Amino acid sequence: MNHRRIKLKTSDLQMNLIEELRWRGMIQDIMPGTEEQLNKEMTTAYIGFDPTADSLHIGSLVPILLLVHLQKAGHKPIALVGGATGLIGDPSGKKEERQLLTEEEVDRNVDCIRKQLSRFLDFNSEKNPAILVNNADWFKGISTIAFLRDAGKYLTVSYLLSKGFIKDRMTDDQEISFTEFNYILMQAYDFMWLYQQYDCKLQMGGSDQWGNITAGTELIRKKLRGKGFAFTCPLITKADGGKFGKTESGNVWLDPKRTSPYQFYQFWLNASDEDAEKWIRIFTFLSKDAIQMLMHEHKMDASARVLQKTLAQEVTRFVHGEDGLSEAMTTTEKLFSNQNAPAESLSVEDLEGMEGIMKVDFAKDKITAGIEVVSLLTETNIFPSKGEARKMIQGGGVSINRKKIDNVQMSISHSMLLHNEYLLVQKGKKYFYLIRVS
RNA sequence: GGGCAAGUAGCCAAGUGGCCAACGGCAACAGACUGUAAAUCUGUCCUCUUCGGAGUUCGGUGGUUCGAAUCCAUCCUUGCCCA
Repeated sequence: MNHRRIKLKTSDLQMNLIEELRWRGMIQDIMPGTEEQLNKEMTTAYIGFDPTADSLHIGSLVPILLLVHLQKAGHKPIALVGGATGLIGDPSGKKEERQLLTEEEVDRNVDCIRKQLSRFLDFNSEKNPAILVNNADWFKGISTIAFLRDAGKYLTVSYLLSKGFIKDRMTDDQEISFTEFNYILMQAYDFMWLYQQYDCKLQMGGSDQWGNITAGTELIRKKLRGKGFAFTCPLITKADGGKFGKTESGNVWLDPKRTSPYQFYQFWLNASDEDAEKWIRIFTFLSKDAIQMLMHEHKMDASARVLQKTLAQEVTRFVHGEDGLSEAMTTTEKLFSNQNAPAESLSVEDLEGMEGIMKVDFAKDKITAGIEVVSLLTETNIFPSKGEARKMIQGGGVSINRKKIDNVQMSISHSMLLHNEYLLVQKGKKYFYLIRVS
């Protein structure tokens, strides 16, 4: 007991990482000895990111945050981009065999993801600078024979078969190709390689990675007689059981070209109370005290939505920076505060300054000639067909210039244009479009 | 190889010659209520539409019939049982 207490004390100086992550609800599985290792010395740790798309989405935010927490706690983070493993495809958690990506696609994705990742970590720290690696760099140079001898020899088939996700894929109605079956070996090899090159002793990841990660520690143990450590964080869920990170318009991406800072901000702002309480601990760096205060404040007056607002601000700032955040908040302010104010009160600057909402151009003569709402909404691609536009209008789901459209046959005239140039279309409560007529 | 059962919209699941674009549930979207929340209630939910309709669906292909998701043949797929 005494022994332990002394250790805790030293760790307090460097902010015991595991305890920190525990109260934030970011630890699912942890290998025995991991906490002790982190308290003992500056430890190098890595997380892998799959180049399955040319941008990370908010699902990847959690692993990124793990690396940032790690670095803040004085350890050394390695972000690995899977340029090699991306060509194979991780079967974990996947119900079906994946479509292979081409080399060009993977290369492109790797580039994009490297750029994104590099924004979140500190590469210039004197003590513990982050490192960014691509496993294609070492896999390129390995022959099949070397790989089979170095990695394959140490892990038995029955060991691999016992992995949950492989078992799942070997049931009656599914199958797994030899290619995907090998993925786990590659990831294990990554860990071993980093262990040797960078003295990287710890691998982290989402809980779906546990099997892949422990295969790595197993390989390190068997081949190098070394000791690797691991912990994973739970997969993020929504209280209502829906998929995290999805909106009506699809995935929420970190790339501002795919998901504008405004849309990003809105995603977090719309979190339910229950989710916001969980997420604010996971996705922000606010201290325990600060969060408890916010929770208290939220209980006093839930309608102020302090939790959601803080969450949205913190995460948007983290991902899109101060500029992205103020852009998002400005647009939000214009669209949502003062809902009762007539749209006419919005200035040209207000309208033009709404960064992040969908903007469409439309020909002026068509308006001058008079056009039905339904046609306008279809031709601007706000709705895919007249039928849908009509249905939504009939259901009371469309407003133009903040006035609900109640007549399907209504036609748009020149006099409706704000500043002779704009129409502000609202689909549902939360989706805005700015039509610029010229 | 032999026997039995089943394949219906994003998913689950009714329907067993016309009343079927197909009951119901989930998911999704919208409205009301709220707090740009949750819960609840209401509407929409194959596609297009001048809202009158029009077109394409019920594993695939052929057939019977005035008419088929529904009957027949055949093929494919899946599950269960026997070998």
